[in-house]
Amino acid sequence: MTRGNKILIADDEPDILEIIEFNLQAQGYDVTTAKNGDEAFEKAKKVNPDLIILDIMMPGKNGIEVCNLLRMIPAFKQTLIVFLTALSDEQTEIKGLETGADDYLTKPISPKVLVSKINALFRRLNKEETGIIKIGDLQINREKYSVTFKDADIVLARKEFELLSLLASKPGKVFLRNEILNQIWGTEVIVGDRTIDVHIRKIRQKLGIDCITTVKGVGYKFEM
Amino acid sequence: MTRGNKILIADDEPDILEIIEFNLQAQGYDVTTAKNGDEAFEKAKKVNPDLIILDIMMPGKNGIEVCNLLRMIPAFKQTLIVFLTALSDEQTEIKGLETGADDYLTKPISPKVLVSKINALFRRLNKEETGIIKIGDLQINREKYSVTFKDADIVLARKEFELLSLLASKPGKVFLRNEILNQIWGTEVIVGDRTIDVHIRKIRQKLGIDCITTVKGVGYKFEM
DNA sequence: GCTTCCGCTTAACAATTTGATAATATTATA
DNA sequence: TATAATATTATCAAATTGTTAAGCGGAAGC
Repeated sequence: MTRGNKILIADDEPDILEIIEFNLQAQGYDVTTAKNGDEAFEKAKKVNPDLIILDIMMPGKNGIEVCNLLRMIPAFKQTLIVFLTALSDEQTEIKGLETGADDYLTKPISPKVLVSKINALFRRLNKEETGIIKIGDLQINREKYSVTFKDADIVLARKEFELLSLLASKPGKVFLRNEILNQIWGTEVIVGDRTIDVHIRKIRQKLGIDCITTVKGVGYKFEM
Repeated sequence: MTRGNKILIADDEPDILEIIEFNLQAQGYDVTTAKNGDEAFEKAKKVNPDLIILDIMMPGKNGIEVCNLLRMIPAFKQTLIVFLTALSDEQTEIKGLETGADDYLTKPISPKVLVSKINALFRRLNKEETGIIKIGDLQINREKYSVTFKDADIVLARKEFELLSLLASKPGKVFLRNEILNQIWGTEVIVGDRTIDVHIRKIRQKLGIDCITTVKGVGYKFEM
């Protein structure tokens, strides 16, 4: 399985760090490690991981402190944070969860269970672990930049592909025009309103099926 | 904080059932209990809970079986399911998570920790699910900009959708005309009084049921 | 260096939908 | 019943999107 999900692990015990790193890498995750709280905080800001595993007892800042600091930064409001600790201390556990962690793992924990829990967390977060979107007869491969419909290849230009890819990433969800502009063109570039329409039209034309619905005054959504 | 969320607990030990029920009710949750797997399955279908806590070792169907059965039903695809068990057996844990449970709690667990974890789960859920309003057979999905009534899609224009969405956000509450104007048109735009009526009419017409009540001289309220 | 092709954007116009209002009918309640 | 409030209906202007063709600029090929 190929996942592009980035995970940051922070623990002061090198052995544990290594074991976890190995197991998660084996699952296809992109793993970064940190040996203490401060390093964890810095690396988190740098690599912007999707999931952060924090040991609670660490030199420097402890896990809860790091979590608190991260949660103050808007970019980390949505990031999954999991605590890892040898303490079975009840109060600490509660404190951790109230702080805004998404889960809590107690050492000793077997690698298998850990990996299993991590997978489950990601499954909840985004069902898009694979980079391959499959909806009915439509298949979108983000890595290969390819789209197939009923075994026929469909050639889309870059912008078209990104647009379809975005819409199909959350079938049913209405993407506001602003959302689309920000996601695909970024906040700096400014393009006219008709630009989106024209790309939408081309996608509809090339796909041959009507799977993009217009929600007037709001945006577009993908639906089979 | 967390009011109105329905939780179903299934465990064959009456003591545990009672303790958990008491603690979750104290948090404001709406709790239903079941003494075995079969009862859990039936009650789940009946009350349609937001979270289901399943003991794994139960007479009748065990927790994993119940989970599998529920996941086959569309209505339970999104429901949070948590396993609860005395087993610290690693294989079972993994099996549970792969089955599609959202978390896994090991007995003995203190009520405080349990409540804490449940709260965290709901926090996570609410982060992802942006505003789905369910009232009886009516379902309003703000993300999808869709309205369904008894499995039938209802297409509403933007203003209509926002108006219905507003009224349905607090069933029973009477919204003053001024309140409605401020919420939907903003304080800057000024529209005539009949405008609201016309939109209300269109909603009533499209829904086919009379769920918007006029409170003469005051405003409108949503009621099933 | 020149030409051709291709993707992206835009302008211009057509088509469509929406929302607001006026005019009229109906209802609730003092 | 009188009267104010709301319901209904039709209509029109405005907002929004669809469509087409054309222009621009970079990349590939000659």
